Amino acid sequence: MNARKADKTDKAWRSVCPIARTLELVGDKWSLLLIRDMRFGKRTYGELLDSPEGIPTNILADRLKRLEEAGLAVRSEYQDRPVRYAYTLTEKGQDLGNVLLALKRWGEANIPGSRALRQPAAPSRRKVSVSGTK
Amino acid sequence: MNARKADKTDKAWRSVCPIARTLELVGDKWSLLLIRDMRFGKRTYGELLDSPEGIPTNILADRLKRLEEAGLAVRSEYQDRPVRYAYTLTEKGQDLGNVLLALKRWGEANIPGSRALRQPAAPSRRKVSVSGTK
DNA sequence: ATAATGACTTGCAATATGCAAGCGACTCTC
DNA sequence: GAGAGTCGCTTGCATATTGCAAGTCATTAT
Repeated sequence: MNARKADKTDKAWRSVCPIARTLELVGDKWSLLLIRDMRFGKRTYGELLDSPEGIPTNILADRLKRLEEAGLAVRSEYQDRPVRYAYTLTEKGQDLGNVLLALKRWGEANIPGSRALRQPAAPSRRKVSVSGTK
Repeated sequence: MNARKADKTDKAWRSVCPIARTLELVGDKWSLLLIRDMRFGKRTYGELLDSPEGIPTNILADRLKRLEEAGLAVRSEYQDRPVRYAYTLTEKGQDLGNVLLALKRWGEANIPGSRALRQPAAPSRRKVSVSGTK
């Protein structure tokens, strides 16, 4: 059963610290990786599923829901005939790019073997994204 | 009787992406908060236990162990008579300040109600500061 | 009609987290 | 020198979150 208590009245944050609050939103095992992928141009459920880290399908569905609820991403039908959906970052979501950048820099500097290939691309519309770093 | 069971020395990272690798290290629910606290000058087990988020004792012990193993923090006896330990960040750990800063800024800008409270009571006057909030 | 695809759900494991106690080494009273 | 207190943990379970495999549903393609 779905035990989510995402009720509006549920305001029991761990604290008022902006770091803690931000982590409550995206501080799980997958959210930031999804945001990374979206910044790289991945847009559909299938594309997002495809990353090398191998996110489970149920988690992907759940995270997308949460990101949407948090206003970090939006889901839209981008095609009608076979109905297909695209997830894209809102400005708020895009702004997490700074967090990603900091994480990436730290990793490159401190984790031997980790290797970034490219910088996250700006929201380019039609282009199949480069696989930056995955 | 299971084939393909990896042992503890298994180094199968999720991917080679520096973001993913960094998150494997500190991307859990507590690590970054501990690093935040250490940057604020908290040093002992008891002090770290005291943050408003309320980390459980077993998790704290475990995270400190992990941070040490990862080379982000060190444990040292800072007193002998009643033997007492202090945890402090290594340079590597300190460098995560940029990640914290990015998280903090995002939170302040995007999460109404989150609020940094004061400047770090840092043991040294350093340049990058993660201003306080807890 | 059958197969395929995209976007998910559902049902359980397997892990990770959370809570309350307890434990050992001291030390500090009395 | 017998408690009582403090610090730094550990241990034993609950509960929650994740992970894996499979199944569903609406369409579409063959």
